[in-house]
Amino acid sequence: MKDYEELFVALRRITRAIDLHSKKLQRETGLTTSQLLVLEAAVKLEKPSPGNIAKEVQLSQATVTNLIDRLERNELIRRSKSASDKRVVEVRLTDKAKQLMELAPEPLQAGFLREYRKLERWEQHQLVGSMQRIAVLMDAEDIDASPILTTGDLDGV
Amino acid sequence: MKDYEELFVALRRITRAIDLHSKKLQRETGLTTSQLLVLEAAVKLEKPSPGNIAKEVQLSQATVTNLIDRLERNELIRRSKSASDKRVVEVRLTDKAKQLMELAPEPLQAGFLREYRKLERWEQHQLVGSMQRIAVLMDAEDIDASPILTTGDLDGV
DNA sequence: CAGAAAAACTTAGAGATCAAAGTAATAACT
DNA sequence: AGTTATTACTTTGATCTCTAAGTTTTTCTG
Repeated sequence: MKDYEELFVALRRITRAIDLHSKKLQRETGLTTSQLLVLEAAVKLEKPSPGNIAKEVQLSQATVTNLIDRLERNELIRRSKSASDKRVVEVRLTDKAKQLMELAPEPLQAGFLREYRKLERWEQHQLVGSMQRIAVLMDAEDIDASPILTTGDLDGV
Repeated sequence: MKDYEELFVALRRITRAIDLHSKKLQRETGLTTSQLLVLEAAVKLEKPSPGNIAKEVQLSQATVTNLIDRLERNELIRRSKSASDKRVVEVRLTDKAKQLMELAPEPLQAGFLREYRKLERWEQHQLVGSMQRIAVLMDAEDIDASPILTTGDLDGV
């Protein structure tokens, strides 16, 4: 049993729970968690361009483009080129999107939120603190990392 | 600012870090984290069938089939039908896979592990405890959940 | 034993995600 | 002004993941 195994397993469970919730959200509202976050970011940001949204929601620009494509197909967002800088794309919510936002589906499980809110403040803080600590550790550079196999050894991928 | 926002953000960061590490692992060894887990499960389990592996690694059977497809294409795994029950598929690692496993790439970031191991025992326990607590809360039923919009309202998806 | 139900897998279809390569427009420098 | 570099975004191609709908084989039941 590796020393970090429990942690790893818990992380996988959480990741999966978030993913399953996203799919459920989609069945119920037509929006995935990521799409919802993009809409929220577009509302919140002064200049809601794909690039700024990507920074806000911490996803790659390519991913945000993809999400915006989908939202546009669904008529929740409209794209237009910025007048001042034609490289920049401006993103606007449609009325349909605004209506949808008012129903405010939560990006986390209702059951989870209910329980979480029952906790004492200090407990909530501890959970948040732990999560943030792990996030920081994970974001840290992989200084030691070095290739184990040259890709030629496997491949055909 | 929603009360759970910090938690949610930290979760997304962690999820993303894990995903990025998986992609890096793949560049360096040819295996993603999930593929590595499937191989480890196949070694560990008495009867390594897709179904048993799915239970072990906590993924849907369809996902495991997909992962096995890829591992098979890469000649890391071989499939065969069980003699006793022809519905069941048996999965065996090839020599190539065994070699690869000996190099034992870690499913978590080297940098993370290094730092994690520097922590005091009680700190590690606290982190694990927090994560497990969250995992449990998230797995809990979404009793209150009810459809917000009928899917007909959006769609074209 | 024949037909129905269940079990184990696979296939089909969809969305999320990324890196790397490509396109277009602006900025910078000579 | 003209060439080069940079920036903003999109495209391409690959994985992972799921649910729902098949297949095939086994088990159960009348």
